[in-house]
Amino acid sequence: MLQKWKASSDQSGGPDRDLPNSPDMFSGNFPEGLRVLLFDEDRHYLHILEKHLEEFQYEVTTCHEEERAMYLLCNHRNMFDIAIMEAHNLEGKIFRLISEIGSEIDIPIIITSQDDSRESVTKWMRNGACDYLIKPIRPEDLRLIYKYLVKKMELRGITVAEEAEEKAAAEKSSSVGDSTIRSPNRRKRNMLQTDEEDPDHNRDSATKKRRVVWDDYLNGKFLDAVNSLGNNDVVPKKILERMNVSSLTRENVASHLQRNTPVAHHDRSQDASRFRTEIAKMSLIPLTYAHSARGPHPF
DNA sequence: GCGGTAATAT
DNA sequence: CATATTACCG
Repeated sequence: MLQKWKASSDQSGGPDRDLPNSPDMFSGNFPEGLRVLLFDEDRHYLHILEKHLEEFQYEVTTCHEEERAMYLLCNHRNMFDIAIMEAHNLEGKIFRLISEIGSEIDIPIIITSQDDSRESVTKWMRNGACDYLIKPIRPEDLRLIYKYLVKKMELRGITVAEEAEEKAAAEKSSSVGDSTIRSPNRRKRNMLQTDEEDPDHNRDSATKKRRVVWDDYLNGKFLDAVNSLGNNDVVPKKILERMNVSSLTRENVASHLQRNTPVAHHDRSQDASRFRTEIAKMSLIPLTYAHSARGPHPF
């Protein structure tokens, strides 16, 4: 029954938007870049919520189809850090999904609903939801969703920036309205001495790049892009454009392309590029990429 | 700057 | 191992 979503090759109408890349670790400046799966059947509302989440520097993947949401949730792999799901249909599939295999989904799931009945709230909270937000949702509530991940983070040995907590506490009461984006980097000045800021070594570890995980989904998009391009346009830049996945860099694509492109030694004097792409198209790793489901690297 | 390749790093 | 980065070259 769940199998239905688990292995589906996902041809059912694409996502509303692109999936974020698939990092395997939180970044140094924690709340930023949090990968949020956002589901709501109301496209308009979906967009509103998305905007807010993005203002908080979260990486949002929207979805307005239940089936798709289920699929993404099941194939969470390392796609998302947290999910915000609309509980439109009180006794719908999502509830069954979460209550049945909720334990297999290792990311916090926040339920949103207009139903403010105690029964509904209770039911969800008892069956796996980590929180329940009643619509209309306050931006501030979206802003603080990262709180469900601090423990997990610290288990990974990452220190949560104090600022995050400070900010959360400081702005508790008022106006978050729409633009409450604070600069992620701030420091306490104690070293007065000729104000040396060390502009050089300011490696705050805040700018860590996340490793892209080429899972079925991304690889699928990659393949689609490659196959949809003319044989002479199978180059990183165009593939990237066609994939249309923000947060993917040209280098990411180039690396992936290279990795999956056998080298044609000799005889590449003339139309080398065409030859290469021809090979690429035939030997790129197909969607069956889901072998070793191992954890992140120790790096 | 971009693309391809190989080597090397993480 | 998978992915990123760098050096070199056209």
